[in-house]
Amino acid sequence: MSRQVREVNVIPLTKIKQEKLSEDEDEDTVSCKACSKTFVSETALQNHARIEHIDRYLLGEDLCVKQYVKTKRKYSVQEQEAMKRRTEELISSMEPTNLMSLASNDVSYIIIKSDGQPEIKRFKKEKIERDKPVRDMRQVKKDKEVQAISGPFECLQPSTRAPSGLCHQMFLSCCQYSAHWRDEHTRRRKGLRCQVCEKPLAHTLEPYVCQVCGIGFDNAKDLSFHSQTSHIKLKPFECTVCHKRFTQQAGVNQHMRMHTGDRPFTCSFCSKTFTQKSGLDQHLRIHTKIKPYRCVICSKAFCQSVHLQQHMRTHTNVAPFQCGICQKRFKQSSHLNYHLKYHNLNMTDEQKQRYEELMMMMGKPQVKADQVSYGLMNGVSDNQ
DNA sequence: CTGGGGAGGGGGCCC
DNA sequence: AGGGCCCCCTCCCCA
Repeated sequence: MSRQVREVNVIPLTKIKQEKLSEDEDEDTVSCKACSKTFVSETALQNHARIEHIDRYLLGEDLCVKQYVKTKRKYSVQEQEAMKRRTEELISSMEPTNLMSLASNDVSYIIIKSDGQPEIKRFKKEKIERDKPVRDMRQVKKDKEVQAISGPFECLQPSTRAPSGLCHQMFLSCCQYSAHWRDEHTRRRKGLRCQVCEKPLAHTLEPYVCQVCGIGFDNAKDLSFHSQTSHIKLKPFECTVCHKRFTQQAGVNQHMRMHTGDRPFTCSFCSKTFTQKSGLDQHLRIHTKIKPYRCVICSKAFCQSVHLQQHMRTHTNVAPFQCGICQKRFKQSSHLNYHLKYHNLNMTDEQKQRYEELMMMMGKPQVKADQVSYGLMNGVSDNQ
């Protein structure tokens, strides 16, 4: 069975230009306390502040040099003093960790918001041309395009190593950020997809690589087990009650609680019980309001990873769930299911037959098209 | 139709 | 090998 290739669409250049260049009316900006220049993100602002103001201040350079070019006049001593004062206020207002973790000399990714200057517009135009993605006409969708999200991405995961308690490491690509997140902030060291673009993350260099899916392993035994369980679909462990098969014995043991009704994990807040500890932990976050999954684009936090994944698609427009009948795409499986329910009512006999064929291909129960709906997840290979 | 939230359950991985 | 932790996915529901 060959791995399905994810369709990744690119945003047309015309659309990128329009969005990047017509942001004057956009209110979602942050402005520099020293020079009032506006930026689309806190990170871009911090980088600007560091390079244009803080470094100059610390090196004893003239803080108004950019203003001379802009206004074509020499600034007075009072104005220079005012700029120095604003810079000192800026420095004192920043968290020490922010000062320490700001990006270094690479300013290529600074996102300049807008200040009407021709050179700034030219800079933006050049940046757009530089960042112009390679277009593949086969991948371009007609309706909603997958957004090309550009960095930098700042990791705000809790970290015991950082003095502030937060990681604060910066990454230029979303995949670099996600690989860091996986390796440093989860117990996983392989697999998983990028949190933003959902592409499979690169694996660390391992000698034994699965020829089907590309996952690497440290030894032949692990690769063999992976091949048997993931691609040959061999599940050696069976539930004695319902004969459902599992890849590991631990899976059977866990599954058995479904039959025995054993729910050993009880919520201390509301007495609700769960078959798995992870279910209880997930539930407890409702009471404790702890939201460990934070969006790297807008910092909104969620209590379940899947909620972050759903939310991220509002930024990226990734829509992995495709209707097998009309090819329309959805960002959530349940949206496709909802769509199919009402789609089914108006299906022709030919479409119903096609639908049932698709269900059989997917290994779903053979049901009549107008009775039940199932989601078809095209492009994303979850069930390998 | 879309975004967000709660729950059940499978499986990867570490000890 | 088995237990436990944790991540991911599906499904359902609501606004």
